[in-house]
Amino acid sequence: MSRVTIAEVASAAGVSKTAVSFAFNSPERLGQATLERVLGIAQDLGYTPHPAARALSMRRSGTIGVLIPQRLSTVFANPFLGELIQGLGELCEEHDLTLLLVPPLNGSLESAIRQASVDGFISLGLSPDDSALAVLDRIGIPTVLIDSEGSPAHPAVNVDDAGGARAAAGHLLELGHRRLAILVLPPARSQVHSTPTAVRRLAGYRAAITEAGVPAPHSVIAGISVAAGARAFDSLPKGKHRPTGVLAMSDMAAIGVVTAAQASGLLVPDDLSVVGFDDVPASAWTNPPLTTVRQPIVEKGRMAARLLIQSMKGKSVESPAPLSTSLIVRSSTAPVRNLDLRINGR
Amino acid sequence: MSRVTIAEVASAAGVSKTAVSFAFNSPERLGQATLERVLGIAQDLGYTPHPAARALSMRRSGTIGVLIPQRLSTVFANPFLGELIQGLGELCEEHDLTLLLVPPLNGSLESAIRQASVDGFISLGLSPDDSALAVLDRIGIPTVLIDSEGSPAHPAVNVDDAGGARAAAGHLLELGHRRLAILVLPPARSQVHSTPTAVRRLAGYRAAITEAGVPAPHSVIAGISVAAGARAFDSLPKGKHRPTGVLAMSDMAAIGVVTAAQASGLLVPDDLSVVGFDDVPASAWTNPPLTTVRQPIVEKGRMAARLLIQSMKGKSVESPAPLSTSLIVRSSTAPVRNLDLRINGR
DNA sequence: GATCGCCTGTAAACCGTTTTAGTAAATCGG
DNA sequence: CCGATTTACTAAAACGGTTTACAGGCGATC
Repeated sequence: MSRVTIAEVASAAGVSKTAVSFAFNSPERLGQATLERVLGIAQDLGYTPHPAARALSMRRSGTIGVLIPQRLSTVFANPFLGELIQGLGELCEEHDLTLLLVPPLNGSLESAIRQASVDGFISLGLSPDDSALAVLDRIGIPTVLIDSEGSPAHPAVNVDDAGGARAAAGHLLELGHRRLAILVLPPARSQVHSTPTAVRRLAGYRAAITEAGVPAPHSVIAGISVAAGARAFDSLPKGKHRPTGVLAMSDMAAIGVVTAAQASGLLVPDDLSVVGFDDVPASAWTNPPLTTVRQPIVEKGRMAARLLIQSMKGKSVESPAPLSTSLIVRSSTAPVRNLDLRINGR
Repeated sequence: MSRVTIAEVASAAGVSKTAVSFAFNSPERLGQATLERVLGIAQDLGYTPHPAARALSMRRSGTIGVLIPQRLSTVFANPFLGELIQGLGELCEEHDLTLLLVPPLNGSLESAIRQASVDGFISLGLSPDDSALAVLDRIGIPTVLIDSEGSPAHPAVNVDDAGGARAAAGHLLELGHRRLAILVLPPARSQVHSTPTAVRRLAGYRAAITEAGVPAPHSVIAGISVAAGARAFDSLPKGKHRPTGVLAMSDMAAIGVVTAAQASGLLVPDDLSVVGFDDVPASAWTNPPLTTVRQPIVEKGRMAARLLIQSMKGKSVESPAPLSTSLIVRSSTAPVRNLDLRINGR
């Protein structure tokens, strides 16, 4: 019942364990005849090296870990992670690596890190003072950060969040919107801080708005799910003071706002303009198609994986320049209506 | 630079390796004083047990593998997998397990299986004669199949694909459609066979159609991506013989058909009815919202994980009854237009 | 004919844990 | 006060591979 070991193969073939190991890993070190015999017997017995034993002995497991700061069921509700994995996956498959998803185990990301047998980590959205980072350092395992703050110790892959956010806010302002709402991301793990990404996007929104000399926007906290976006819409002021434009921090939240607004009888974009963030594929098919800030998610994944693999080879790598973002104008935004302009006192 | 081992902690604390191991795994076997001293020193030194060594010794790795029959970049283009992982993730987090994604490595799923250090496998869409299954048996590792054919050896979690497909086809037929097209899934890995799921869905479509005494549908092969759906639409007959209803095998393909049709000037559902399969969340927001066959993807993941965990505990488990599917009628389907009815000769 | 090097193959050490079997001292019941 | 438990801890054997260091045989070289 238990699995067949290298020793059994060796004795069945009348050779040493070393010979069997060579047969698989350095065939050229064995004579033609023995090589074939050993391989044949291994095949017959159904021998397969034990992965953990191999990992222990070779000091490499052939897998890289993806550190996920939240529960899988919440994080995969956003297509973002799926896109990212596409990018990571390309490089992994190229280098014969598998991908381990590491979410917090009974609330603790640190303990999950310790349990994971990986050659390197890619961590998502960790704030630079997260204690999980300290654990990573101490173990001394190569790590690449995504959507975080680069440090001399760890390279980080980022996009121009602030620039994208500025462009989004600027777009609404150009369309004449003056009463804006921002959907702020809730703090992620460490109950104190928001993720670096959220901070940068918020800063971009705020900068564009204050530079334009427009009243401070209404902020409401919303998660990254459609349902959270819908709830956020419901908590927005109604009536004559209602916002005419909404800046979301994810496409999912934006879609939630759109559907909730439509359900309440508003027309998008005629009565309400909404702009998302990320440009996940789905945002092109929604009704109406979503105006959003595009970030190259798949490329982000590729780049992070590439950096990590470099780092695992012992090369030292630095944080690359932030990838550029761009505003994709579709149909969820429109010039503010005259009625609103008049109410606004212009 | 290299990581600190249990032996170093032991000698620093003036105890044996066993004592250190006990401190972490069976604290009650140590005296109060030594326990605290050992723990303190371990903390200071930043000691963390080596996961591979632990896995080797304990014969359990604390991770379950998800066997993915295609490249990550193609498989994650469909939200299906993300949904499934939400379900798997719930159970995994509950039982302190991590999730290893195992795609084919340089084309071979078998070699990927051998490399993976896991306590159990969940395999997606494998046909029952796939050679990967033989490898799994030989290793003797608990395995649960999803979207496959159950066998005495391995429990399988399935949904009522045929019933769902029948309902979808029946819906179009009731609406008066007579010229139908089916988007057939391409064979997955083994170049010969289609996946069991595809076979069952196709059978359901065909059965409903032939029972209705309607001309055989036009079949065209299409992958599960939006782009593949769009290409499939382009290859459909045009003009007076064009189909008025399309049955897709995934929501993504259906969305591709819809967008391509709209781009070519057709109205959906007025000129063309389209029905999808899966009911991924996005299909509720598309323009128009998609009529589709709902399958409980998250629940499927939960159930598979639950079964696998049972099986890993040594209990024997059987294939549960297929989960039920249901037709969700939204706005991508409508009665066939009079014009078409007349052309059709009724 | 001795020396050298290459070709095959082996024994033993090593990777870093857990676990089994056991020991010495302390505690206990009678 | 003595034998039997209990308590607190340890040495050594797994776990299942890879790798290092070495050995014997054999042909080529000088």
